[in-house]
Amino acid sequence: MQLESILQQRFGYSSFRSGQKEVIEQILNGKDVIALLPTGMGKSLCYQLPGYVLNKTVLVISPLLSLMQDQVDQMKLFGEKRVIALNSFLNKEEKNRVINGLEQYRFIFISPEMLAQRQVQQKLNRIELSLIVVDEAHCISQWGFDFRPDYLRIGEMFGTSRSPILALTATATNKVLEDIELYLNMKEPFKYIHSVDRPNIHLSKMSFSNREEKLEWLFQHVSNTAGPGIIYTQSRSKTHSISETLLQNGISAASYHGGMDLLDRQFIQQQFIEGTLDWIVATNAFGMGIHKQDVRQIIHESIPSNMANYMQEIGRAGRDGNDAVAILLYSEHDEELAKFVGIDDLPLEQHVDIFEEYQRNGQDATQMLKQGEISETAFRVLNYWMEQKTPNEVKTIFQNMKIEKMQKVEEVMKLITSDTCMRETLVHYFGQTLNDKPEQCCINCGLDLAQLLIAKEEKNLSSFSMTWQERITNLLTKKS
DNA sequence: CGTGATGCGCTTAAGCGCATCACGGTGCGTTAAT
Repeated sequence: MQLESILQQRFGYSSFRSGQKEVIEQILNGKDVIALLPTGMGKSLCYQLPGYVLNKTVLVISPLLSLMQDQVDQMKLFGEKRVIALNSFLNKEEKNRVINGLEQYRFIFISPEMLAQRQVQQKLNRIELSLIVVDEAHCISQWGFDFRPDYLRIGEMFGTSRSPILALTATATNKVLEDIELYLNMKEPFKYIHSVDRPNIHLSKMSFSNREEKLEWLFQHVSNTAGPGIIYTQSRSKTHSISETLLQNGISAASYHGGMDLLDRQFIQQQFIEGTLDWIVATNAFGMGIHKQDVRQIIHESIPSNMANYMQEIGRAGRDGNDAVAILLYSEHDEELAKFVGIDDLPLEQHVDIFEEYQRNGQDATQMLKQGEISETAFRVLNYWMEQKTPNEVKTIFQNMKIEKMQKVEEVMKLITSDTCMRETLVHYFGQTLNDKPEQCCINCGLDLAQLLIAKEEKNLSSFSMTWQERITNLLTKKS
């Protein structure tokens, strides 16, 4: 077959992984495609290969600058020179130069915000695209409505006779799939839906009556069992306090959150990936685009704000296919903070009124921002919805968002309090059915955690002998 | 909405009881003030 020979020649693989060929064939037939593929199943091949077959520019819309940078570096490493990330890392001159010569690139990575700029759109409309890719497409639904509204504008950016769109994601509920289809203006897309279940991730949970007991258990647990692992917590300050306590107890740990310096974040991430750092204590900022194979534990010190986040976060464990555990910790009233944080930054009814007032007087509504009446995020979100709907409709939309966010926390609470199989609950939440349960399924199915976890000393010994072997190998290769 | 830190007033002047207050996630791009 022709596709196989391109796969062999260009990428050096002898066969496709499940889903890849179906997805690529549909793209080559000119169809829109939504592909739900687990991480590590070769999503990027699904657009790289068509890029070479169709021989025109591929546009990849990506949520994070660091993610774009990684992918560009990766492709350059494999010999592709005609690849660029069009984002704010470029200065004004560089940006203009790139935009003016846009057609010379085979792969262009871009953020939704940059894509929304008129200058960029005008240029893009004049060049021929073979394919439009939306990477991490669940962001449309996860971030579009109340955080990064430009995610909802992607569909508008391209005319009616546009190139096919490929939406890629690892976790999407039926509602998220609907949102993707709707906001990307897709026409009867082909859907490739892989199971979201990850049988080698074993699920557990524990409840405590107060925070101290919970933290005490956490510190005991991390002292006695081996990483590498990620501890997810609710606030930036908690990432620091927990990692400091771990450090004081001689455990290799560092904190990570969105308010930290970009270089610090990259440094910590790098150390974790290389294996010189055992534990990361993080907010939900940590994880997207982290390709670490051997994460053994995911511990939620605080309740995740919804099931989708929980699924994505535990999904960072066990990419190598070996056993990993996810432990969800809960102490009374934890859900209150999750609810508060979720709705805290949504625009209020009074903001809608003020915005309308400015508009009616023919004034620039951005004055709200300058006068500190509203946060930057809330203003951008408000601005989007005021373009789309009437003020009363906008008020209803925000009211419904609040209710929805609280309900989503309650759904996680059900996972915490219920006796039914955690894996089944999760898989059902994503609109799928669970065919096989692993032997060590979840705590409600009689999981033996101790058997799955490696004691800390054991791990240290093996890692010591590993580094010793590596040293010898290094010595030998240097001498020869 | 709940938590934890801080502060105040009271009083077998060192520590208790209670009130008050600050704080709380996710990222893009651009720009103003040093």
